[in-house]
Amino acid sequence: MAVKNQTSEDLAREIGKKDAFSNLQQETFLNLMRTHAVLSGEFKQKLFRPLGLSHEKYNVLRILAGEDRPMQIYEVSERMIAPSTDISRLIERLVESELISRKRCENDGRVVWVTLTRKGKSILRKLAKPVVEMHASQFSRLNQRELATLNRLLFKARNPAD
Amino acid sequence: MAVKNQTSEDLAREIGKKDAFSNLQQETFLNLMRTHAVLSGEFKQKLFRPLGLSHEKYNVLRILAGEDRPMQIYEVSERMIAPSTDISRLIERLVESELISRKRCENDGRVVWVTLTRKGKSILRKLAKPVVEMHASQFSRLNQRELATLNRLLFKARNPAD
DNA sequence: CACAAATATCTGTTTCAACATATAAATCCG
DNA sequence: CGGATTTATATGTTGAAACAGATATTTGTG
Repeated sequence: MAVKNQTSEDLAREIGKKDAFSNLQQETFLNLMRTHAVLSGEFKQKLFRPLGLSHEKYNVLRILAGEDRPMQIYEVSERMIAPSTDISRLIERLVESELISRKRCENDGRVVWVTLTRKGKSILRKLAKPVVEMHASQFSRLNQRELATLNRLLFKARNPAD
Repeated sequence: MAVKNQTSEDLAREIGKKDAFSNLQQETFLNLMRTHAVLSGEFKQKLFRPLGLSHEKYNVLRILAGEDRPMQIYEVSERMIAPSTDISRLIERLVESELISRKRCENDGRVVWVTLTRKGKSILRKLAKPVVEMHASQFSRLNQRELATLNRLLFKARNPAD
């Protein structure tokens, strides 16, 4: 900060501002971490765990349901909230619990197609309403306008380059 | 929703609104999860892992530094972003890497006091500036007003009862 | 066509998290 | 003061995450 002719008072004010700003940044960061923990924790405890699902497992099922077609493993991984470093074994566990099925591609031996099974679809149907209700409950204090703002600011925070 | 004398047009509009609202809630939720993953992931990769720290370990160190006094294990746990279910072993790992020290209380045999070691303080000092810079970089597109709004809305989302 | 590079998935290993449950000390209450 | 209760921490076990690196297949290049 190369500012000429700055009085020590200006400087002090400037430093104070910078501290306040950087404290606000830190506070917002911690707040984001905490809010994430609370909201995702509630989903995990109340909806997912009783069905033997993790957040990541649900995420995979939701992606497959959204596309409604067989997908390659890497496609699923790319769309996850946080791309899994352990996608193969995550898929393996879902196959074991019979929520998805796996089939090696005939034309390309590297590729594996995964598809929701009947059981997978069924568990998603069972979850659909509770999930919507949980969102409604968690965001009950935010009106449409506030939600839109929160959404926009979160997006902005996550895409500094834009 | 027991509304009398509602035309089918009203109803359709009402349902449409509800869907839009609940989609916005879902979108915001996913956005929150994703933003959390991106921001915390960057801290983990760039700052914590090179020093052999996890987010949770750093969290414990930060809490101890903030209080600047020996704390009981359960006190530390209570203040964590997400109270650890595995606090004993988390503490154990920090003791092993010599970042904190542990001392059983003489008056109350149940209690264990933990304190930052010189090494723990030193690692926090090393991290102080990079942490502030990381916040600044991550939130570079949000001005003070936007940060304050984000902060407020996150808090509101997390405290539905209030 | 052979061989390097790229792509897609899998595996080995270590560390960490989750959950239930256990231990151990202090406190409460009659 | 003695037994139930609460408080604070620890442990056993299982499952999942992290990271590195391996394998297998296809594609591109001369």
